[in-house]
Amino acid sequence: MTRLRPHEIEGMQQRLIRWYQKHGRDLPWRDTRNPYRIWVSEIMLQQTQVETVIAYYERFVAAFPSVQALAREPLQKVLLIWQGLGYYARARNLHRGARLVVSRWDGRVPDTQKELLQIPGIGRSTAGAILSLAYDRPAPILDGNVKRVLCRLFAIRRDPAKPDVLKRLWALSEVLTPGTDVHTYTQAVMDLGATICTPIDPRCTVCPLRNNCQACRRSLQHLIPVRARKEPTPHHEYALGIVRHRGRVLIRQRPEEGLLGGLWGFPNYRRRPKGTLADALHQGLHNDLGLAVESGEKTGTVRHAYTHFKITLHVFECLLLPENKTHTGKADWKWIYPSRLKDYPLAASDRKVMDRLLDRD
DNA sequence: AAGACGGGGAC
DNA sequence: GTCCCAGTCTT
Repeated sequence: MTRLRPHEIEGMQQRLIRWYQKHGRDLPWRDTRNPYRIWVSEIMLQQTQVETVIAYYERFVAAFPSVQALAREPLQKVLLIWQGLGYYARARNLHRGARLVVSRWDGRVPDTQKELLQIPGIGRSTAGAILSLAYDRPAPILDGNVKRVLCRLFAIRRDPAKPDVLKRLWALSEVLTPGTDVHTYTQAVMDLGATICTPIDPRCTVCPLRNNCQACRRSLQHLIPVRARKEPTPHHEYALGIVRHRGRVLIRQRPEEGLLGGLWGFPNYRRRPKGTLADALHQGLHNDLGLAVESGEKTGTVRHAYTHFKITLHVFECLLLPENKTHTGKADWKWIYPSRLKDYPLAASDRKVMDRLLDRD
């Protein structure tokens, strides 16, 4: 383990803070110490880059200005704001978390790690961010930016995802976190990772920590952090049905847990090996709703990439045969007018279908 | 310990 | 098109 002397640590903290005061970014969640707003921003930033988050954050806190406001709204309304941001479990957890904060802590976001960790969606790093940014408590964080900064500072040439490496990184983050002005320090180290100590082509010549950085001194910055080789992503094909009845279109809600949980979309079914797209659609709608359709004209395809696989959606305009009864009898299936689709949270792939291929009359 | 979980930006 | 990002929860 690298030895760090107290005066070295203090020097790094001071250089970082001074750098931040001059070069730090002005972001919408940085003009507040409101723990609820910090919480919202940190959850959004967990998976997503700053540029993408900004507009979502603004809309979210405008729609739900407080923990209480968020807690009293239905999940569907939260997902409507969140749609397109991805990792929807974050939105479900945030919503559940708001209700927990109202019921257990009378609407006050806790200021201890022990309590924060009881809130769904808040792990050690997010707890540290809330504690340091909102309450100025000396709690470390370890997000992707900080991992990269620390791996380079200490020339750690092993996969940061490995448990023992992670443990060491947490220890380093803790040692470097100051006892005072944690608020500024935490933002500074995140900003350093985002704007100087970037994944590709880090700007070491203007880095305030260049003299402390073992990777920079040994010209290893382009080799760190090491990344695990990733597997090729499988590709799946789906038949998607635009099923119409008296001017309305059929949509289905996904189960609350799992991929895209709670979101609505057009019915779609995976093509079986050796099966046809039309068969998949036929059988799927029959099994789910007892609906008999003739899959008519294929109107186009939509491609979409997820983390671990890719899909191609083949979109069919379906003819509903007259003998069908159209009462679904199920709460998770609905016939709606296309103009009302904007009231339902959709995944990005379904939004693409709607924008490109749904003929609205 | 390992896998699941989305979408978008850079090139 | 390909490669990249990333924290928490579940199993």
